[in-house]
Amino acid sequence: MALYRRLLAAYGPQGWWPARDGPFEVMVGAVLTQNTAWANVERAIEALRAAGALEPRTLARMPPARLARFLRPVGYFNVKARRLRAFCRFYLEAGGLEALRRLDTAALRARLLGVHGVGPETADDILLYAFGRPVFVIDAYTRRLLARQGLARGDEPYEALRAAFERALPPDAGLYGEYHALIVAHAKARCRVRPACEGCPARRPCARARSGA
DNA sequence: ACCCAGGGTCATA
DNA sequence: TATGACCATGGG
Repeated sequence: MALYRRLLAAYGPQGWWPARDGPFEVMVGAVLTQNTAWANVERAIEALRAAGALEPRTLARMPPARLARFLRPVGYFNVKARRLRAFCRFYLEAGGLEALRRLDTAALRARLLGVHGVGPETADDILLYAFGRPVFVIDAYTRRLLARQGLARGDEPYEALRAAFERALPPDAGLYGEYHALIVAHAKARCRVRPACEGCPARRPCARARSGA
């Protein structure tokens, strides 16, 4: 909680997840942002929106080659076209948003993990930001931050780290959502060293950190 | 010319 | 269970 307060003080509320059209758009973004800069995801989502295709029935029916054209800016477009199609088919077959909302968090998580292309992080993005469930998202930035802060090694299994956060924090989806967003904001921030670079956000410690300044 | 990005799947040992 | 190859565009 001390770490959370420091990040909040440094970067301010992040207001994640950025989406204009509700939960389904969050889910689409969660699949498309896999190992991909968010700015590129926005382009693809805007292209889909402009074409009136940001909707499960349309996406599920769209030929993969055509969907891949929309997804070009996100990279891995052939892979992600298949994943997005698989997700939309699951979404429709499951009965849509209202039906999914009725599932408890554990059951919903299991269903999401069963979809091709949805791994633990993507599933938890969806649970947290689309369904408002108190599930803590672990990503590469979280691992790096924990390692730099000396709070963990960073290479622990996904579930172990998720459990650790959820044990240490009250089950508050608003808190988890801000926390994860703040960790990402910190990772993207420039390293402004004051007085030392203990928690240097850069992927590789910056020059000041290496020289021990 | 690198390196990285709000990961996951699949084959191999 | 634990690596490694693979996917591919756009910005620094």
